[in-house]
Amino acid sequence: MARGRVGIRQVAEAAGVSPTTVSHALNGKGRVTTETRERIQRIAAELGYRPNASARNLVGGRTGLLGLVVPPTDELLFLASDVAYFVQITNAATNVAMKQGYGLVVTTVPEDRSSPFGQVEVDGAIVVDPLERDPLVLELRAAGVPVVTTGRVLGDEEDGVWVDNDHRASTRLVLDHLARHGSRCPALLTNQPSTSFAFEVEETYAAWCAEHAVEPHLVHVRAGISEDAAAEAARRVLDLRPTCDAAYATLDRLALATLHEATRRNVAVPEEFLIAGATDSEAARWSLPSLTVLNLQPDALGRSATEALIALVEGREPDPRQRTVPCEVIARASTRRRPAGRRPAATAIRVES
Amino acid sequence: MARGRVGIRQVAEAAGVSPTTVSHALNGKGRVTTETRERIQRIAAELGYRPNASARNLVGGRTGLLGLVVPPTDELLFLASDVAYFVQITNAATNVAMKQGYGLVVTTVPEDRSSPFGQVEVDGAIVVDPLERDPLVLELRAAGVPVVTTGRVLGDEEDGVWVDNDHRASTRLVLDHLARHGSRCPALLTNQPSTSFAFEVEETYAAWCAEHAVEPHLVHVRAGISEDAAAEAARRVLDLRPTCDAAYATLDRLALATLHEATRRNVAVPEEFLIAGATDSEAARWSLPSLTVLNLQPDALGRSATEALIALVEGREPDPRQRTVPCEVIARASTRRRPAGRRPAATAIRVES
DNA sequence: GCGATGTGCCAAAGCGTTTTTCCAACTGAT
DNA sequence: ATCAGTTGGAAAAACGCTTTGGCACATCGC
Repeated sequence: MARGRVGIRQVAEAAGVSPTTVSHALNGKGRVTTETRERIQRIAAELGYRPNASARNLVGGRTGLLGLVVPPTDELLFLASDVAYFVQITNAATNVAMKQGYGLVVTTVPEDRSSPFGQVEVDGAIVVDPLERDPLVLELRAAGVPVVTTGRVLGDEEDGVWVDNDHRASTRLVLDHLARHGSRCPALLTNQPSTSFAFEVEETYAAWCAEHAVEPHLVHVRAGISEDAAAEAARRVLDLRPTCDAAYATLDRLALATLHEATRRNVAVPEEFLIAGATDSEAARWSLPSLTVLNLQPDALGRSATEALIALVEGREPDPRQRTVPCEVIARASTRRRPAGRRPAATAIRVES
Repeated sequence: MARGRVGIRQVAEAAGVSPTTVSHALNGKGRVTTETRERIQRIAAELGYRPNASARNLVGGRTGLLGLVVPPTDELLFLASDVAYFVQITNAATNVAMKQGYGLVVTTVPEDRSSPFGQVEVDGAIVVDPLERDPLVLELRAAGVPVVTTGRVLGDEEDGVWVDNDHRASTRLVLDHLARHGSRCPALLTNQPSTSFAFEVEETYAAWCAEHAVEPHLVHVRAGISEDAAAEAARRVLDLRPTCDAAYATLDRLALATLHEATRRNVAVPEEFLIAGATDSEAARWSLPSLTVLNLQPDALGRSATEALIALVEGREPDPRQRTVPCEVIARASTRRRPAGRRPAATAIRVES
């Protein structure tokens, strides 16, 4: 500790009492007269006393820190800052944690899949979009760290605590929306089904196609949702024309890349091709045509997950242990088919980058 | 500590040595034979020993945590997740911190301007866009917490450590760019000059206008850069037509709002009005027309700031104590004036939201 | 063979809090 | 006046680790 740092000891000395009494006075714990209590508080404030967190944590056995682990995207960037979904979860979590007096440490899974928190020790962790039998989740649990996941851990026997969307229902929402707006055969553009989200979307897509007697067309973006990978996947999706007349992309960046590629190819959206994405973002709102998206409510996910984790950390039972956050389709121009014949002469605009 | 938790003591017992030796063996400190060292390491691993961070920090006097304080935007959201600038700084900082074994706790300044870190104690803090004589910065310094700022603290006597752009030069970059693309009288749309950034931009704008013998037109967005406030400011900017024929908006959200308002009014961008923003974002790339921006390199700012802070925390002298990060104008469609006569018949598109 | 120098390990003293236990001084009832 | 009960406060024991100082023993030079 830096020299001159004022601790509980210095306060005690200045107040002419014992450290015990100072501790009691400041924490409202023991039996101290209000008079002494206030005097001590005043002196502590005057001296600029700030309790040492480490010492407090040592005896308390807690650190006041929560961890949030987001999946890595590409190697360069810690997390694609543009993946608004993660950003919104993170923000919501930070917000809730702050309000409850916790600090939130955001990290990503290191390449070597070692413990993500380095030196720091967290009281609990939120794992975003865990993998199947996620080793990190298992490791944290084994270490006795309470874990909440956003999205479920596939193949997990335990009654884990999670928050998630009902991806089966919401996938149908999107596909039905596309069908209602004239799509006969929508393609699905998604990442490798390593998470419960991707898995359920694919499964539901297949089921929906079977029910509607259309052939499923699935495009997987290659791992590491970089901009290049997205562009490449977008090309493959548009190559499915004219068999497919729409695409549902499970990440707004994929949807935007598809939109971009359509523009490049002079494929009119929404006239000739419908595009829907997930989840909402500023870029989706500002693109032209603006992008229809499934809002996964990352804000609610982040908030609920953090609340559940804090309950867990404080020894309470989260209520409920599993929470499903509703989704909604935000219909925008990219699926809003106009009456035929009124198509704007927009070619000049569409061809410019 | 949970019962059964294996500590240094348990490892020592299992290895038949003293706790001291275990500590030395695991930290590579004292004099221990490689044979014993390895044996202890093996046993520690077998037992699943994980050092208690609080205890370690208590004696070490450090927590391994860095704080990052971003300005509050509106009350609801912890930080406008859409302000890509902050997100990118945060990401870069997280990344650097992680790599160096630190945890980064991101917070915002609480409304009551109390200490932002609640229970948790940080070894150092980065304050993003500090205010004039920022009380938070002063308070942190007074508490002996090393501080690095992104942007300078106006009215600060101390030789503080900061990273910043050269806003005087870069503002000229943008204004010259607008002039080169035909603007006679660009307006400036910015927030209240509470930060060094806003202050210098305004100052430079005034100087530039004087040099070019044009009347300056300044629009301030009201505090709390919400979407409503941005829209309202955008209306005021466009009301300046036809006197003004361009706008430089110092936040991409403001630029986008202006673009949106122009679209609503059927003002063609860039034909009738040029718009440039700062800083770059996915939304700026995807808008139509795509938005010319000044890239402030928030990534570099976040990275440099964190590196400097870590140096400070570890008792080294940051080199340099003040770092200026270069900017560049990314020219896109919103300022790219096409040859007259080839204006696309884009009205049908511009009127749709 | 004797001091000098290394070597491998350990005991003990903190680090700054909280918590438990205990004590002395009152208070009020008998 | 005595006893039980209460009250305000303090002493001391953790919490789990690092660090300092020192103790044996081995090695070496002369």
